[in-house]
Order: sequence, then C-alpha cells, then structure tokens
Amino acid sequence: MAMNSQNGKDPVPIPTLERVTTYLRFLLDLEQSQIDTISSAEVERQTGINAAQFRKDLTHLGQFGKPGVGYNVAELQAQITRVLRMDHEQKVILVGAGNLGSALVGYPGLQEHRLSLVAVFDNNLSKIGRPLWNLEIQDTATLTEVNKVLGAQIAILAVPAPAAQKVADQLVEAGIRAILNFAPVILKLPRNVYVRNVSFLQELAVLSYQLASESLNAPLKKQEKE
Amino acid sequence: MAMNSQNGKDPVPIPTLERVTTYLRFLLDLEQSQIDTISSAEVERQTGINAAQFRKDLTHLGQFGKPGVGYNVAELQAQITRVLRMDHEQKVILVGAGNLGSALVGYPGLQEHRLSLVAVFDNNLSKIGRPLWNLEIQDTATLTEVNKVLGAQIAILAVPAPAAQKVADQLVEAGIRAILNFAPVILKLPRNVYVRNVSFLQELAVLSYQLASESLNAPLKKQEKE
DNA sequence: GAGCATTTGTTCCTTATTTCACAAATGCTT
DNA sequence: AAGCATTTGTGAAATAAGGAACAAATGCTC
Repeated sequence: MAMNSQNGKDPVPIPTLERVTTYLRFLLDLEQSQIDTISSAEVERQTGINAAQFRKDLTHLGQFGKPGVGYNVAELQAQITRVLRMDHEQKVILVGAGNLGSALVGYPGLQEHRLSLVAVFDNNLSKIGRPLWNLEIQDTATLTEVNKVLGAQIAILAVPAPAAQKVADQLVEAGIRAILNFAPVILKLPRNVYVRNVSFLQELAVLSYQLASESLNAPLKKQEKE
Repeated sequence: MAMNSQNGKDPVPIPTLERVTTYLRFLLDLEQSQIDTISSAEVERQTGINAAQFRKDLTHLGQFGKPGVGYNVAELQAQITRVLRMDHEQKVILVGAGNLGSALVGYPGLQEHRLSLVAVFDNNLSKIGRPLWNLEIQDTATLTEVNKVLGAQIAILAVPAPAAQKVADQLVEAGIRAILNFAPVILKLPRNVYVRNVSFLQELAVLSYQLASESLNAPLKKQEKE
C-alpha cells in the first residue's frame, strides 16, 4: 500500500537526479557490453557510488530490482529513460552560435537522448542566414516569434554574459520553460522556469582551490592514510 | 582567539565552494558597475542566494565585512580570488582538440582568471602539428613526457568517452592533480586527484525531468501564483 | 521443495547543510 | 559623544542528505 513514489509524487531531490543521469550513462555502457544484470554492490565497485545510495535513489523513481538477483540492465535503463522523459522527442533551441554553441550542436549525444535541436539563433549579422550543421542560423530578434510556431520548451543559452539576461527574458516570452545557461551570469527569471548553470571556469576555480587547500592542510605531516 | 578558519584549517564544503565561485563572478560585475560596497541583504536581492548563507559561506574563507556597513566589493573580490588561488598564474593543459576543446581554448575568461593554457593534445594524426589559437597541437602519446617539463597540475579532458579513462591515467602519470572532465564517463582515479565532471547532456536530462514532473504534480489545478 | 546465499527496499541513525535569530560592531545623526 | 539604524558573524534549531543494517524476497542447490 506504499504509494509514496509510484507516480511522480514526491519531488526527486536534485542530488539524486544528478546521480540518476549518471546511472543512465552507466547503464547504457553496460548494455553495450552485453551485461544484462547488475547488483547495487557491483555498481558501487564500478562507479564508486555507494550501493545503498544507488538503491535509495532508484526508489525515488519506482521499484525496479529483484532481491537476490539485482537489476535488469535494459529494463532499468528504459525506466530511467522514461522517467527523465528521454523517450519522447523533445525540441530544443540554441541561442548563441559562437564557438561553444557550435560545439554543442555537433555533439552526437543529443539525438541519442531524443533531444532534437530545431532552431539556432544569433544576433551577429554576419552569421544570420548561414548554416550551422543542418540548420540555418536565425536572427535572435525573431526568437519569440519563431518559437511560437516551434513550441520548444527547452533552450540552450550560449551567448556572451552581457546579452544573457535580455535573451533569457526573450526565451521566457517565447514560451521556454527550461534553460541550460552557459553564460556566467545569475539569471533572474520567473520561478516556474527551470535553470541549470554550466560554468567550466567555476569548475576550474573549485579545482584550483582544492589543489591549494591541500598544500595548506597537509604541509607538515606527510602521512597519507585512509 | 577564534582560529577556526583563518588559515585553510577546516575544509570548505563543496556546496560553499560552488557558491563562492558565483560570488566572485558577481563581485566582478559589481566592480564593473562602480559599486564599492554591498550588504548580504543586497546580495540576496540581486542573486537570490540567502543572505545568511552568503555570510556563512564567507566565514569559511575568513572575515571580511563590517557590521553596519557591508562588504567592500573590491576587497572581498580580491580575497576570494586569493583563496581560490586565482591570483597566481596556473598552468592548464587540454587533451582533446575537437569542437568542444577548441571552443574552451578560445574562451576569454581563462586568462582573466590567470589560467594559462600551456599545451594542447590530440591523438588525431591530421590535427597533430596544426595550430589551435596560439598553440600547436601535440600528440597525446607524448603527454606524460611533455608535462614533466611543463609541470601543469590542472588538465581539461575533452576527449570522446571511450578514450577518457586511458587519457586520465596518462594525466595522472604526468603529474596532473586536478581534472576537469567533459567525457560522459566515471573516471577511476587515485584519491588524491581531484575531478569535476561537466556534462551538459546530464544537465539537459535534469531539466527534462523537471519539466515532466511539473506536469505530473500540478496537472489538475491551474493556479500558478507567485 | 527446504535450506542457503544473495540482494533488494526501507527503516533508523549519523552527518552535513541551510536557515533562523540575535548579540556585538559599525558609522551616522544630532 | 550618546543614541539609533544597520549589518555582520555565529551559535543554535531545522532540514536535508548520506550510510548502516536488516527483514523480506528471490532464485539456486541438493
């Protein structure tokens, strides 16, 4: 009678979600390797993610495993795919056809996850009208109008920082409900629009700190236990 | 007599670190805008980050603000920069000169943060020897040897998934202590090597789920306040 | 088909993070 | 220079996440 998580009831914690996407990747690799069953203990061995955590994460999505056996790889992969809505085709638009934007478009994983890039925008006149892969770059100014037809809900924002907020506002205006933001800017958006920020500079800063703090913390003793 | 955090004593929590890099970005913007003082309350207003959290995060790095006044923007920015070791020049190497790698190299923010790209590697014969921006692409096979001279501690890993683990091993062999990994693979590395993973596909998956769960959670009522 | 070796789902406990709330500190005003 | 309006830094409370442990479930062996 436990109806705790069968249907999308309780919101899946963000940390869990982030790991789940990792599980999906891992499971796809296992499928490649013709492995059809895996236990949480084996997951821990291969990924370093705690077995109990793996199991608990999955309970947020539903029930999948068989006691004494483990998880059917293909089935679990399909389930996660379904939960993440990666089984439907989803339209994505890109704003910003610079180096980064262009690199993202070319990334093969997009189709693999049923993410279909349906339009690319840029405000650079010399780029507008040119092809980027299989799409023609359109004027950012027409973004709202164009997406009223396309109806994409997800956008990738890869414009320079100074332009980001303005474009983000246009995206919302255009009906976009989720933004993957590469600009190093804190976007101010309505609460009902989801944002994920990606900043490789910030990631490098974290690494930089970790390196630095290490030499501060253990400069005297060379003991390297645990 | 509180010697709790002046020198890198307690390890700064990762969530705090991640926010700190955001603060840094924000402070740099404020400096641009000629704003020289800011309070935690104002930070909350402008970034959405809880004021108490901002203050507590900063205490992990030291003491900065003045009661009744707030924080000196330039000073705080400089402090954070120092703590993150972004005041020293730091060498970075890149492995993988594909679309993504090329885009990263061109990113202007690198120099701004004193991150100096000193070498680029790829294993594609048609790329080796060619210039990428101001560097010549070198053979990944020579990575270990080359970095013994260069002595970079930070690497950006932007190779295809199947090659990632092998290259990562080479990086460690080459003395790299921190890896920014763009390959959708869980790297198995010694505990004393720091890794940060960046995966925009996973980020899109999270957004996809959030969109989906929303329509599950509030499909009946259309009330959408705030 | 009973016993055994596994392995899950879940409860309970521990640890970490966030938020609250307020005393101490600062500078401004009169 | 005393009072006042701020705003910090920080303990203490609340919330969230992570991990250990175990009963229930499964399939395998004999």
